[in-house]
Amino acid sequence: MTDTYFNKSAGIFKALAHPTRLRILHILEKEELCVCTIYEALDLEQSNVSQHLKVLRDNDILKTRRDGPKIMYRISRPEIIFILKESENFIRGSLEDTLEELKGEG
Amino acid sequence: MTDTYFNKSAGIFKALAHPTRLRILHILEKEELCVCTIYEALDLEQSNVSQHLKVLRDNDILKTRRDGPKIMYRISRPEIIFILKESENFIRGSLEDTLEELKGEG
DNA sequence: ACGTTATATAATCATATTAGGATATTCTAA
DNA sequence: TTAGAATATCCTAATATGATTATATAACGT
Repeated sequence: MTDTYFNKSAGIFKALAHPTRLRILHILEKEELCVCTIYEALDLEQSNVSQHLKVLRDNDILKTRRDGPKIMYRISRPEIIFILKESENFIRGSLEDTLEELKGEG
Repeated sequence: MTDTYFNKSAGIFKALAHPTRLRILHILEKEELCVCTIYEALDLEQSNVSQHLKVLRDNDILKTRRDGPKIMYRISRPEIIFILKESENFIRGSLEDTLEELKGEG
């Protein structure tokens, strides 16, 4: 594993490390959407969403396509979905662990 | 998906979003290690490593066990390994995509 | 109790990130 | 070519993060 690999990898995780960006990815899991739909769906400022989209784009997590006046965003690769799913599993699993431990102590 | 879920999930990714922490996880993939081994292996300050370990612990990514004077660290759950592997696949995949695109343009 | 080793915490400073508002760019349609 | 819609960028203040140095805690042997 090289130094640049760890940097790049850290960049991916940093891009994923924001609730708003995760919410964006969540609604993009189902379908490709334009910016306007995204910020309306999440009830956020357009400029704010645009900045978050840039972070995701810069890290190749999202791809874009122009459709007339709109820019359509989509998740670039299935690995992203897998990562999100595994993090969900992780959270569920470690929650269950914690409950087990509490039971053991009680 | 709740608000707190996205916050927690973002916390996980934030914890993973640093090259040093990824390097720590990389050497912990193979075996449980004490702090001293980790900071020597990575050639880093002990206090610095200790702080990074705390971030990982606070997010339930690492678990600890005392062994005499040493504290042994290990990865808490297999999902973490899966996430790291998928991010590796992602990076490789999007690199290949980029090469394809360059070929298409040439 | 004392010294040693292993680890954690605190304080500080420099840098990065975020939200929100304002402005700029890009495209479409007329 | 201009108006208007969609998106991106710039600016600023508040907050978060990271590395370093110094200090504190915990376990062990004597």
